[in-house]
Amino acid sequence: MLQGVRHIKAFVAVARLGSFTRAAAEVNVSQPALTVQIRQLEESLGVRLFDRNKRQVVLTQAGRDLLPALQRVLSELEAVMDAGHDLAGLRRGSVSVATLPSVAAGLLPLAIRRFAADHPNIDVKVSDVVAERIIQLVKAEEVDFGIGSRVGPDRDVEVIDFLSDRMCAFFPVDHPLAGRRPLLLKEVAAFPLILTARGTSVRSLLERVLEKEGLEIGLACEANYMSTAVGMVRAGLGISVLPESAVDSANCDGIAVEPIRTPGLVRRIGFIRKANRSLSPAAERFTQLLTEVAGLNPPHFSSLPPRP
Amino acid sequence: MLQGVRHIKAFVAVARLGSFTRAAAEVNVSQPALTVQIRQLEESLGVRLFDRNKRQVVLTQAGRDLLPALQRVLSELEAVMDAGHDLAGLRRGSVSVATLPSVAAGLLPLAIRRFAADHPNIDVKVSDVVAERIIQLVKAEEVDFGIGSRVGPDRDVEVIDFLSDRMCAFFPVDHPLAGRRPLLLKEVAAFPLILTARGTSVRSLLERVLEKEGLEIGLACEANYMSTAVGMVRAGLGISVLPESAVDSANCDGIAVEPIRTPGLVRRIGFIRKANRSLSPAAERFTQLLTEVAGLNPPHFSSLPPRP
DNA sequence: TAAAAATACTCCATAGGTATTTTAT
DNA sequence: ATAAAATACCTATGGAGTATTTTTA
Repeated sequence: MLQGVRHIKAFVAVARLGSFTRAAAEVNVSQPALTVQIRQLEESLGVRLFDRNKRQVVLTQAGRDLLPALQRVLSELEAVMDAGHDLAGLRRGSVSVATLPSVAAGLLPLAIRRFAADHPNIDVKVSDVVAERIIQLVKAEEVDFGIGSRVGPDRDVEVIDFLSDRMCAFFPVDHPLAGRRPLLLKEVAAFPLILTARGTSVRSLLERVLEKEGLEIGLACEANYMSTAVGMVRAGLGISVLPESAVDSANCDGIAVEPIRTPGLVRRIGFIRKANRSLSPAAERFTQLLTEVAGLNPPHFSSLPPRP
Repeated sequence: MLQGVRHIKAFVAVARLGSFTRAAAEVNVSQPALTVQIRQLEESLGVRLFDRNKRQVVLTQAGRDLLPALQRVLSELEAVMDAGHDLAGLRRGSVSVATLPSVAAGLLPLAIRRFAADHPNIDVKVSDVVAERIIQLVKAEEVDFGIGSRVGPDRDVEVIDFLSDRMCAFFPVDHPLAGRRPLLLKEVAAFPLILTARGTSVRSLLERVLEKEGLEIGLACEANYMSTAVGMVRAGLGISVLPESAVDSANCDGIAVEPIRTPGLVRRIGFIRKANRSLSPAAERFTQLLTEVAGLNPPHFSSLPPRP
């Protein structure tokens, strides 16, 4: 079968210009080369495409029959090439991210605004979901990548940390803890705590450190969402230990937020991507922007140097 | 831009089979060659199409985006190739002929029947028109070729004689001419004649010979169609001089038809094609069949050896 | 360790260019 | 005589193959 797109281009050019010489100039080959290309195309199709009578080149019936289809093939191919270049040049495509609600409320909008300004034709889809769901979505390739914290060692998934989210005590401004700095976990653990549900990354992190420190806590309440926990604090039900980024997604009026200095109380947040999968050019660019934004303007995060 | 259809085939094969090695076997190249083809395609598109992690090859997002379009390009190109081969192999196409009514009624149906049996998917369009109109249609390329007699020297048209149509006297069986053989023009011209209109090829031919022979005639009637003239003969209005093929298209009951032996009284009928234009494969084949039929089974024509 | 893709390198096919011939106007 | 396509011939590019290396499961 035919092996060259240039043959089709040559054909279309000759058909349009009615001349081998001019068509040759158009497709940037010599006239003899173009003569050969047309002959080869005719041979591979099995039909003569042009009647050449010096001084005029005219399509045969077969040529007229086949021209439109070949033109379409050519323009569709060009459309595909354009699509490829557009994807590469970030003029087309989409980015989908699954992210923790706190990031979705805090850092992400900044990155999206910048990204949208540079790449108006690429839209960004955000799924704000809990850490576990992020991993699921990444594994199922329903998102390009996730932003969250490592759940456990997982061979299907690759994590690149780029943010740290300090765990803080959230308490009413008139609480006895007010003004105590530096604040340590054992001081906070002395009060009944409002915590997120077991299985959330925040709760796991906290329990790990409590165990390491040999501390016991009293549980005042459990909530599924951080904003709920904050609401409980605001209502005076107790105090809570939550990541600093919670201030982005919850109403913290009348609440003091104080980092807990006990080592290990930092939630590491990173890009989560399916192992051995490349990101689309658009997603790649978006992650760059995210790290930039995290470095320049961390609302309630600290940026981490990228791991080597 | 991309120069090879094989690149697209390679891409589609790898996408389908999920393996360079197997795809290479499918498209009959070595694995390294296929690796190169994919790399070149990726370079010309500007995007990575596959993530290769030993033991599995997976489409990237861009690859998934572009695959359907490239598959379509490929299948359309294959459709064009098939169309070309079908045209060449006489499994597709059409033939349009403009022909004299006498040929349309006599020889042509035989050729069409044979042709249709061999090539059921090619239809034959017949325009039965007068000689002058045949030339018009051929010049305007509204038909593939014509069957008729040369009208005059014409640079745009090429004629290949393949039949001769003898001029005959048409007279009632009880007419004084009955039984006179060999019949000469001067004998016929002694009677008032029913002729076709001035400008028809038959009339021109006859007048040329009359002049050469120095004969005068008496005109009994003029008719536009040969069948009309025959009808007039049958009604006893006179006798007529018409080509032998007229018996195919007119009711000749009670009419004797006798060739006139005077030299020159032969209408040469040929293929009329636009100069410097090739015939479509189907039309080519049809003309072959016509000459064959003319040779084997000339109803009222004589076949001529093809001119060199 | 095995299996698959990537690399390195060589060679041949072929595409394209230059020069020339042919052909039709 | 001219202009355009076809032909002849040559060169160089690059495509494909073999052998090998790399990589990861």
